[in-house]
Amino acid sequence: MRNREIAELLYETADIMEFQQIEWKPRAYRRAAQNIENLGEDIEKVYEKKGKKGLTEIPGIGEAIADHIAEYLETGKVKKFEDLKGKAPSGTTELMEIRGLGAKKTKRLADELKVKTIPDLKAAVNAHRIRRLEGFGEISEENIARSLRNYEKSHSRMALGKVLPLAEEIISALKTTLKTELGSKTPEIDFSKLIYTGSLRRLKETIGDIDILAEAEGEQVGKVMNAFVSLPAVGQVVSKGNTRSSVILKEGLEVDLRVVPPESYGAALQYFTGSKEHNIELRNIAQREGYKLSEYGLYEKASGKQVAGKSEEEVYRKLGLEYIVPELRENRGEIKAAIKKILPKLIEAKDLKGDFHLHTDYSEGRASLETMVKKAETMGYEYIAVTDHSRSQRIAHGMEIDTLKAQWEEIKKLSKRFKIKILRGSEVEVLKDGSLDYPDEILKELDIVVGAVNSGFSSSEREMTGRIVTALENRHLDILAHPSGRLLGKREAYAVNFGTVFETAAANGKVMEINSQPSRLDLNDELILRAKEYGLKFCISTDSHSMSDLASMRYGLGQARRGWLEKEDVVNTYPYSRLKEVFKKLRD
DNA sequence: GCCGTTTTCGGCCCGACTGTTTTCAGTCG
Repeated sequence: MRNREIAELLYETADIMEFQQIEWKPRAYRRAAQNIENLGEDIEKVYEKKGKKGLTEIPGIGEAIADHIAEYLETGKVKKFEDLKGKAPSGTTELMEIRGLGAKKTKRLADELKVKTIPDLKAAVNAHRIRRLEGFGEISEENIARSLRNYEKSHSRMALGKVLPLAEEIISALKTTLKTELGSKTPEIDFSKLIYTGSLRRLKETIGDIDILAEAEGEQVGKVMNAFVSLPAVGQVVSKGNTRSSVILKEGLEVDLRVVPPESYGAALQYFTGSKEHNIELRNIAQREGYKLSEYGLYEKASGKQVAGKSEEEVYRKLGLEYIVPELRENRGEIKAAIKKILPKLIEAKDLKGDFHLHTDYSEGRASLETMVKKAETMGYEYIAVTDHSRSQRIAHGMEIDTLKAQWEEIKKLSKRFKIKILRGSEVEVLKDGSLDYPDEILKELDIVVGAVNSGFSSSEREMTGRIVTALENRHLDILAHPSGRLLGKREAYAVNFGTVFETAAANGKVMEINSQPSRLDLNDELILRAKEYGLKFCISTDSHSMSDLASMRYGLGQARRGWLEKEDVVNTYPYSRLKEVFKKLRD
């Protein structure tokens, strides 16, 4: 799948064009890039099957860009882009990533100060050469210096599992401050409407910044803004106004707060939740229907009268759409489905009845079997599978057969004391040749076999596909754990043909895992969408290594919802009595 | 460069904030 690679190429080209003050084209290139990122199918395959015509069928791609993509796929480069790059000094696109520097200022820095790279910029700041440029000043120079420091600290997106708890802390701290400050005399601020929006609310796997929305009016606005910029976690105040303030946390993450009056709250929540692509589509519909949609509300174009804005539901309803939950708002077909009123009824947290992947201190877990069982029971689960590592995983204290049998004994004892159903499981290594890491007589004694690839990540696509296919054809395997092997921000997915994997899994009735560990989220939303087309079933598992990990279920759940999954698609929503429909050994 | 119930040319989201302006351009989301 080279979609991301091609999208990156187009984004970079757009940056260079922008730097050269070319108008409109950058927007067209970015739109094309975005659509390629969200395509859901392999663009290389599209080109192989339908040629250039197939490419132009993708929204945002016309004759010219289709030619460029075709050239890139055929030859590995695009002549026109190379020429373009030659004209722009290298390093300038990186400069444009510095907050406060756009195409125009970057161009002037390059032309007038010969500043073309990040080190150049640093030198210019230190020598106070920037403040002498017309249109720049002392404050601009200081801001650039700060942005530079922040850029070096963190300019990449952070994992959902890190940002979500952070956002919750900030909101809670903000509420506490406001409660103390406002006392009981001032009119109440509705704290239920102080929430995070943006990609965080859509539960995207990585988050660039935290967006917070609050509802307030009159003199309350200033109080909210003051409380926000004075939070202890704040490192730098970027801007502060009556509707928007922006800060950078001490650890480098940016947080934006927007404050709107009650009549606009729903429209603002909708607007700031995004995604951008979803909103553009929504605005187009509004236009067609004779409305204007902004963060302040939905207005009749002719009269300027507001017809919706208090709640998100109202906005969608007025536009003739079913309400769309945040996780679906990616312009991946949800708007069409909402018009036809055929949106899926997504799986919810309360539907989950168990967890099929957790570790104890028998292998690399940190808590005892009993602790994990106890915790799972208090969470209201009906069943859990204990899945410590198999023997070849020495690094993770993989279990020899004797130890595994000892664990079965303990499970037997605990089963008498706890109501929760404890399943004998194992995260069994899929070995290089595709065989499983325990002999058949052991595998058939296990209630659940979770197969996993934890080694040999650099194998060729053919080898890896063959290895996994062999495992999926093994009658003892039930679930394929973290099917892509990626670690967010650390390790790419291994090379594997997912089409073949999903097809084989479907043919053999295997379940695909959605691993909830914040660093994994594997399958991710895109692969979930693809896998679902093969008719596959899924399980959402935590892969817990400690008691607190059991709570990370919500991250996997978020990806499942982003992948349009309903309760019926996810087998750990089934009551225990139904699991034998899914897992062979529970039937035998 | 793309697109079309505003349709083959002429738009392309638009409002907030900042810094340097003396009325606005650049940037951001």
